[in-house]
Amino acid sequence: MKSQRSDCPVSQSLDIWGDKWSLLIIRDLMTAKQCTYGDFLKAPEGIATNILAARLFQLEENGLIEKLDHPESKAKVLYKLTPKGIDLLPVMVEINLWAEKYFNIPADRKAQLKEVKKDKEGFIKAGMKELRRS
Amino acid sequence: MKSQRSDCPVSQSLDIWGDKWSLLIIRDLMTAKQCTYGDFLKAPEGIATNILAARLFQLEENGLIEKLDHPESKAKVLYKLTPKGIDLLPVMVEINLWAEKYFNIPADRKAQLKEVKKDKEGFIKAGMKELRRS
DNA sequence: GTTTGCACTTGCAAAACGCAAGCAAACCTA
DNA sequence: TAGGTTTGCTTGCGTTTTGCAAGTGCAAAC
Repeated sequence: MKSQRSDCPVSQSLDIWGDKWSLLIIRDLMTAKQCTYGDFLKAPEGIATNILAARLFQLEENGLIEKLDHPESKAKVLYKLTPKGIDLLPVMVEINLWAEKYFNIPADRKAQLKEVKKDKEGFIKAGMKELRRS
Repeated sequence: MKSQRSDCPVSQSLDIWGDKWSLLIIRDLMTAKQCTYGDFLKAPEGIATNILAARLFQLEENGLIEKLDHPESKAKVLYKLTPKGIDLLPVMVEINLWAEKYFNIPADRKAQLKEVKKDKEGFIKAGMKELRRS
């Protein structure tokens, strides 16, 4: 176990996913429900394959994601969020809302967030339910 | 300006504060309203002084914090959150709530979060108002 | 006017990152 | 069933970032 810097909740959280890539992996899993290794590599940010492997391992180690057999092929792997990872949805939503206020973001994302703002609680509840179902 | 990796809101956010230290600086400023350079160094996580200087510069550059003259001494500096930084409060609250569910956190923080959960909206609204006032 | 405090800067070793290439197991194709 | 392709990684290696310790310059205190 990586040494934790303090018992502060924020600090402990950052110890796990406080880097430039982990939350992007979580994001991909929240939008796609499940991803293969190759899916993550296809993300527009262009994560390096060794970094991806390291992050996936770390996220699994910390119980945010889990690895499953692909139903169609032994060569493929499926990654998906655990309940602990799914519970990051509210954090992810707030990040999106903050970013929307201060950055230029794609029109489709903007439209989506407009919906979110109409009923944040409802969106999150429905989103988490959907993620748990998959 | 640091190159942005994509136009995804999450990615753009992480480009700015996606590291192990930035949100801890924001946290300190949210709880203390204003901090000197030395205050940040005193935080339990023990940030190195060169890293602190780099992060403060980066956060100021990106408009999350601002530097002010200390009213009592020219040798001191005061850092505080800008509106853009204050707007991260909802993100910070959700991180705390997530962490509370999955980590062991200090009793006083736990008690505080119990209050937050009673009226999250209200807490955030009041907190932001307070931060803007200072 | 010398010491102390404060906000940094500098030097350097260690760790993390990022790119490119390699690799084994599964799979597909003829 | 042989040979190429896809998939999920691992390895090497140069570059960047981090972290520790020491140093610097200015302001205030004594």
